[in-house]
Amino acid sequence: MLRISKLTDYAIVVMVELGESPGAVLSAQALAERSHLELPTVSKVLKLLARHGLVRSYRGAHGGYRVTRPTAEISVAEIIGAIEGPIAMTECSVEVGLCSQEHVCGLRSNWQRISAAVARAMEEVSLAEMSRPARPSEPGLRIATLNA
Amino acid sequence: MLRISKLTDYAIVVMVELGESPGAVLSAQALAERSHLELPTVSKVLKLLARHGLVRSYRGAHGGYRVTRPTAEISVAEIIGAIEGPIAMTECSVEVGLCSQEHVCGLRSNWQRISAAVARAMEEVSLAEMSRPARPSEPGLRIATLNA
DNA sequence: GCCATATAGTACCATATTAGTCCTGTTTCA
DNA sequence: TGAAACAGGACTAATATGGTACTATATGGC
Repeated sequence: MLRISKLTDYAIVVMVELGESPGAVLSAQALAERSHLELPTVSKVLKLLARHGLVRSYRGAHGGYRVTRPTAEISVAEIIGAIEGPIAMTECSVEVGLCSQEHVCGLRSNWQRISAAVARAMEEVSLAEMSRPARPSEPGLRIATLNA
Repeated sequence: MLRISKLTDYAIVVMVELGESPGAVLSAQALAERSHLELPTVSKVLKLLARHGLVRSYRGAHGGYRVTRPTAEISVAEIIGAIEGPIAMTECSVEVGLCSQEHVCGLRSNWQRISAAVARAMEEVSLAEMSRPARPSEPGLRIATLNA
């Protein structure tokens, strides 16, 4: 568990696909075919990505989408953020007052710190890196913890 | 988003509470009161934790639960794992064959690497650390990424 | 100017997951 | 032997998610 949502998953796939042709304007239809996903789903994802400025949309005939930045400058965190909102492991990591137990719990500061660390990790993974398989030889991601 | 489930959240709270009295055997009822949670919920969580060996249960009158190890030796990852199963950001990070798009996707190796990194981070946060508020001065968690 | 194409926004429904509760059975202690 | 307490599983209700559809708006070509 600790899953990203399916929509987010699709968003990454679509962004990878878009990133393959940085200059071209691709329609939602074309992207759906290339991604092996349904058009309405791809469409929904693209709207969210456009609203957050990760892709630029072109309306009308011959319209479509293209990435606004080189894939090396787009992070996985941004894509997750566009679809799901802020990366936070618990309600209370987002902001104060969201959890009714806040005054008796005391875990908030730790959850905030953990969430921030995970967010930072996702920020350091670019779309360009996602586009090519991780080599087995490559050292894995390392996440420094509370004491680091 | 990227949330842990509420049940997992409760599990951490309950474990923190149990960890405060390492020797004592506390009933689900007592833990529910101390945690400000409902008994059935606390009960459910404790059963899962017991099944995974994180707490030892004692049945019968004066029964209850106690932690099986010092809190410094119990990781947040273990608790998440007990309630939610393996830490994985996507279906495909768990094992091959879970995602129908596997042969056309190519993102699997990267998701596995990212999931592993997040899991490792959670393994490095102990219940003892969760029990006391993170000091603001404390450097945050850092998660090294694909290139690190 | 008009029509075809394509995205924007929103609202909706169906389904899956999660949370929460309850019941029945078993164990232990007094 | 009875009360206290956990084990396991089944069930219900609430929520979240995924997926779809509809209307409006913009663009480009004939």
